Amino acid sequence: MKNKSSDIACDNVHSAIQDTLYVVNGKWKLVILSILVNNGTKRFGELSRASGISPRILSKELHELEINQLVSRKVCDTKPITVEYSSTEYAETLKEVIDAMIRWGQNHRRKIIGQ
Amino acid sequence: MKNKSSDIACDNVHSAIQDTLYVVNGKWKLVILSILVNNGTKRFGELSRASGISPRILSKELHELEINQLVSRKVCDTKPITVEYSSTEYAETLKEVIDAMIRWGQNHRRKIIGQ
DNA sequence: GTAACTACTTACCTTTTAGTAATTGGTTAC
DNA sequence: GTAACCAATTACTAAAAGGTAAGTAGTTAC
Repeated sequence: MKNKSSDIACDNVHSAIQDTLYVVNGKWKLVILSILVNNGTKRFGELSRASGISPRILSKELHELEINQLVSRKVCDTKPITVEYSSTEYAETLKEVIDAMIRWGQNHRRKIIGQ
Repeated sequence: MKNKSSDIACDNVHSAIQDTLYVVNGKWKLVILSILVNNGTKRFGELSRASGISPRILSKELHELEINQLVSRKVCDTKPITVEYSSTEYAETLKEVIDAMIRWGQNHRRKIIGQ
């Protein structure tokens, strides 16, 4: 029988990764967050155009991010009405993950092209 | 008209994240990699039991990781035959991403439970 | 009153993902 | 020869993800 404490540690790591994936799942959540974290507040339409995400998907993803307190929604009293989305303070804690993924993706592309 | 250089920068960031997601997509690839990176070489069956991934999925995921040079496969001349999977040197470059996700997941769990 | 702008929402469809269960193939022990 | 072990693979299915296109709703400008 194997070391039990390392099994527990392994399980914690396993769960931790799955927990993170559960919150930032899908093709778009990290892209949306990187835009909001790096470029600040965006309106719904701006975000749709900037990311290339269709309204249906964008709406769904923003809602899920809002539920997880990573994005906040503010209705502005403009004519016509506009809605501003911003990354929350809690989203800042994801910056480490986002930046690591950006760096890896950039490096990977260089590697692939170089081959 | 908006600043063109920042549009390009934004697009690079966008693509970089999607490139990374393309390589480590799905529920399991980062879990598999974290096991191999942290615990070293594992056999197919060990990996299946350690991760709780069924043979069909594990086989598919390992194959995709192998194609992307993140995992190496070694057939051992044992009786019965066994197959060892290891993370490659290139997989080490993903450690930053994996570790950031582990830390975030652990922190997030603490936050959720605390609420 | 009709066109335009914003921010969605709905209906519909296709593709992808992930899972179970059973099977294959090679080898060894009894 | 038959049971057992390992590493897959195949067939099948259910669920989720993601996309298009069109519609809704509130307001304003002409």
